[in-house]
Amino acid sequence: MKKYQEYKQVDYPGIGESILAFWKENKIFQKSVENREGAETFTFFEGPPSANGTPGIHHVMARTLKDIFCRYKTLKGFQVKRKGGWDTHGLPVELQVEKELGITKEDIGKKISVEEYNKKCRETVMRFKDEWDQLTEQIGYWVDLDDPYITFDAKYIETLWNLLKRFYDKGLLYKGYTIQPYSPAAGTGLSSHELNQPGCYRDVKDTSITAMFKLKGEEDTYILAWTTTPWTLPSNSALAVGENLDYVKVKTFNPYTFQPQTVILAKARLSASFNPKASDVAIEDYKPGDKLIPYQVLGEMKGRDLLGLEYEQLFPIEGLSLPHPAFTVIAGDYVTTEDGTGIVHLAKAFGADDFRTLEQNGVPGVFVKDENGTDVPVIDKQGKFLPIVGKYLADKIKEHGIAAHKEFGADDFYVKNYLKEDESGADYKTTDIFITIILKNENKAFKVEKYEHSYPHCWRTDMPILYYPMESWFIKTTAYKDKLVELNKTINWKPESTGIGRFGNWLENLVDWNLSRSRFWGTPLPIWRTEDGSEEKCIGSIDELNAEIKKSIEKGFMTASPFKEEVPDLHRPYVDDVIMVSSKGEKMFRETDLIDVWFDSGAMPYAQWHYPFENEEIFKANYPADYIAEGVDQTRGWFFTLHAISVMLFDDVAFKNVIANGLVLDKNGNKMSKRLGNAVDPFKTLKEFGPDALRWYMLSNANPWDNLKFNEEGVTEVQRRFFGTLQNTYNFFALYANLDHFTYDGDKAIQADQRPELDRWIISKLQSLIIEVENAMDSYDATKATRAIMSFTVDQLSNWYVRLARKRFWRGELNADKLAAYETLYECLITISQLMSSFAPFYSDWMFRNLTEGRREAGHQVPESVHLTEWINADHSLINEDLLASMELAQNISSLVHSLRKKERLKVRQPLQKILVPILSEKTKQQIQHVEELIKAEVNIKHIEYIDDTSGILVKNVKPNFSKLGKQFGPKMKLVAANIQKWGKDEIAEIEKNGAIFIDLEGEKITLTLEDVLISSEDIPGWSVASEGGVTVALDVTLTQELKQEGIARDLVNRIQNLRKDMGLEVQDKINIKIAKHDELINQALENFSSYIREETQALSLSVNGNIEGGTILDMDDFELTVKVEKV
RNA sequence: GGGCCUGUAGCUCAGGUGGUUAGAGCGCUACACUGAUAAUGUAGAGGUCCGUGGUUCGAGUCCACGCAGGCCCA
Repeated sequence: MKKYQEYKQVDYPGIGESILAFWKENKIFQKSVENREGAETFTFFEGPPSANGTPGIHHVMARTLKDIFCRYKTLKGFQVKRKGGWDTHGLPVELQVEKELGITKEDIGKKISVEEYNKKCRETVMRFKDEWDQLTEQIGYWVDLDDPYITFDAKYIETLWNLLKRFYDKGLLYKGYTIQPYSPAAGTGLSSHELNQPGCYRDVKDTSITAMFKLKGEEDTYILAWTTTPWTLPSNSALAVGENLDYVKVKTFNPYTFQPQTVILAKARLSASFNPKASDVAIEDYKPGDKLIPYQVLGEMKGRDLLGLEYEQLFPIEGLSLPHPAFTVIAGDYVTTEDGTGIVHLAKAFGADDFRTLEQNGVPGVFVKDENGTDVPVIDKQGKFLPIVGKYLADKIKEHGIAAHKEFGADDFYVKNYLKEDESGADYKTTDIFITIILKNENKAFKVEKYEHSYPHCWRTDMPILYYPMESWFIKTTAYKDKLVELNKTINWKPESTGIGRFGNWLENLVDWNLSRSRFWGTPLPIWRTEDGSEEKCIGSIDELNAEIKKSIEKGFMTASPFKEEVPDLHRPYVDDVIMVSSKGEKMFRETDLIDVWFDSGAMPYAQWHYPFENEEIFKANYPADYIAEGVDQTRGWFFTLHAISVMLFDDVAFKNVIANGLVLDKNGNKMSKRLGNAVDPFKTLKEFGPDALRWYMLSNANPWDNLKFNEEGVTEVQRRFFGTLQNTYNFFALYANLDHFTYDGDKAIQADQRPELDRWIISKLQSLIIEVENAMDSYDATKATRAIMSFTVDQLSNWYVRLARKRFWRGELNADKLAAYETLYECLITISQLMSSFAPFYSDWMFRNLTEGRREAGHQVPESVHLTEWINADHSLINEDLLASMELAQNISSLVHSLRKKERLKVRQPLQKILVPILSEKTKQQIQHVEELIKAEVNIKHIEYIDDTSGILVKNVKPNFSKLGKQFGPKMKLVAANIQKWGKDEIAEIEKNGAIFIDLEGEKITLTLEDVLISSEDIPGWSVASEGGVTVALDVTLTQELKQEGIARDLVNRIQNLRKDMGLEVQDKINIKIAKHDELINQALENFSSYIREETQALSLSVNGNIEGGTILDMDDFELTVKVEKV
């Protein structure tokens, strides 16, 4: 019976399937975790994917990356629990449901109840769970799929509420404003996602105005600020300049009132604001009404010189005046001179930048109190000016006698034409136009014109959006900025730049975390308020909630609890039905917001265990994470929310090591998209290549943090080059081990130091490889690890060790040398199977099991899977640096000889007498002598001759050692180099003899030592020479009769082997050979090398006859030979 | 507009702290091997190291400014 299974053909996808079945049947994953009970914990957090879409090829990348370090750490002896998880809330789910039901957000609560809607969301979100599970299994991502955390789960939400309450109790959860895109026509806020829908940004022509803000305390001096939204001007409360930009003060005339005036604007905007033709016109020559308005620059200043200047309110409306520092000049870091005047008008309520800048500078905005006493902007949610402004505008229209298409009262001024009035009437005017006319008349407009620009529109109503202040709940992350920054520095980021750059900079410019989402399917904000906002309650558990409900029922606000089940559904609409009782006995209603889904996922370290309600021990043992991995696009998403919650509530990092992987692009570097049809189907790819080659390709081709240009040809290459070579090597081993009935037994194996040189060398290499892989994996560098394994397997093991040791496997009986070869190759293979098991979990297990099956059947204790083994630590004592250096020389010299043979057209089968190797040090000579036999066999030469100075034929070259001399001589380097390059053999001899030499450098005497130069030998006169990496080889190309005969013998062996093969003989079959007589040289060759030929071809006899019946004519290149081979 | 990443052979990628002939694999060409054989090996050709300036005796490497592609954020 064969102990080692041999395979003609390998079916990689098949291996994936059969090993997967084996894992399932024998619970290998569970065992790999249970095995390590009591061992040190290595904690991994799964960033939850959303299962409402099908998985793509990039998920293979992300999940492989997660998997490999967990597997590696398991081998290293850690217990690695991996709880799976699902992200279930959020806008994409809602949008998908709306699309399928053919409804919009407005229909919720009308055409469909919130209850039904959320039910639909809950069904939809797990729609592709099966596909996800399938992919996860098929690619070998080991994660606990049976007991995952699910973010819509009531227990999960309970933890979220608990965390939110902790924030609340610390005073870190507060209600404030944020400026958001808002659609007055639809009466709803819009997400950036919605704004990015195609067709939302449209080119529109708006009335733009450069308004004049009169400086206080100066005669007719104005600051110019440009805006495309004149309706925001009544809300102006400050002007922003760029501190480092250049500004000018210009004397000119108003084009509408013709009055003389002085204006301030950015120097760079001068030519755009004034007609250059007017630059020649003298100020004095201007007459009111002239088309060409002269201007004269009076002075120049920096933006920072303008800071603090006060100006008069543009619309001095009663009730809208503001205290200092309103109506002053402040600095804005985003101010440019690309358009406008280089000075930006700020209206706190209608621009996110405006809001932020004013807030930072402590400048109040223009607001009025509503009936509840809260501040509201002067435009209502329908997009209409409040009467306080409307009355002012209506009065001005009368005062200035402006013709209008209708009578305007105080309550008639809509911005952006939200009434959808017919605009074609002769006197039709928008609110913007009224505002500009009033300003023109009042000498407050410098320029008014139509301006075409891109402006976002509501995708439902097609109407332009407003940026409008919306009430929102925030987590005060800014209060912990320093701590967040500080603890981030303790995290090991891969790549580092994402941590210090992308993430670090983001933390430096932190703003408070806006938690609010005005939606339906998500975690409800657990805050109840009285109607006047005077009292609030934040609920932190289901028990608290029930207690409040009980109180409410007693008070009579509620008749019954909306929660029938013991574990209630904490979603809308049920929580909205809860009315609580304030301390004063008033009704309290829930704030209708949901929270940001990123809070859901960022809270998974706690919520996945339902901490602190349950599992405190498990939580503490599994926090913080040793390792997480996710796409780089999560930097401001999951990575941030994990970090923020952990630092702010638990004063610790949430993760210690993190890989932020890049995107998977198509082979041309374009983003994959289902729409464009360039997306790669992971299931199809798996079916074609199996999981191992796919994983290996993704990890080894490029660093995971760089974008991967996914190319199937790359997978093919990995499969052929790495897996194919490894498979061949295994098969080679299996073939001969079975013939020899060899079974590996570690206890009885020959001691490594007793084995032949070649064996000790590959063992040396193998130990170095283990260390290399360990180092790479310990620093989370999978690419390095896979490349090292690949290089060892292909270049060292297969291409060198097996090739050179080949004959040892098939010649003679099972002696010590042969045994050592088997044992060595076996040890290499089994070690590779373990080293590669993290990356190629299926194939490696398959090979491991093939290698160990015999032992298992013989009753030995061998783990049933490579994933249940203990890491084989490197044995440093087996690393022989000298031997490694020797073998490298052997490889180099062989390569050089091959190159020379090629040049001289002498094939390797033709033996040659000798090579010459110039020797510059005794050590090198010894190192080469060590591997002399190998070299001679590999390149088919008889002798290696070492030549040194005494031979008289060695020609040495000398080169400056730049790196050493450069530091010493710096600028004189060129002179020194020139001097050294002129040296002849006398100077070289002198420095070699004395260890130093004096040279004259433009009159200056300097000393150079042996270390300052590099001496090499690259030439032997009269010989064919090749040189590389400091080694030089010369080839003796003389062919003696004897050599020619041997060459013929070898050629003949080769031809007979082919014949044997054509005849279909087995390796061990014996033959008889008859050869027809030929000329003397050939007869001699046959005679002299008869035994050699017989041995090589397994021939019992070799006879040379005059004539042969039915022989085969062999083409021997230079001649032909008739031969008859017969099976014995 | 800002932050970050990437740019080296036809393709995919290596190239600690600057050092004088810039490497590998694939592909291509030629050859070898034929007892690992639908495998394998060797050699060769192939380079404006994205561009422009700068620092330096010396730059693929350091600095500045650009260009192209990508991601995230405004």
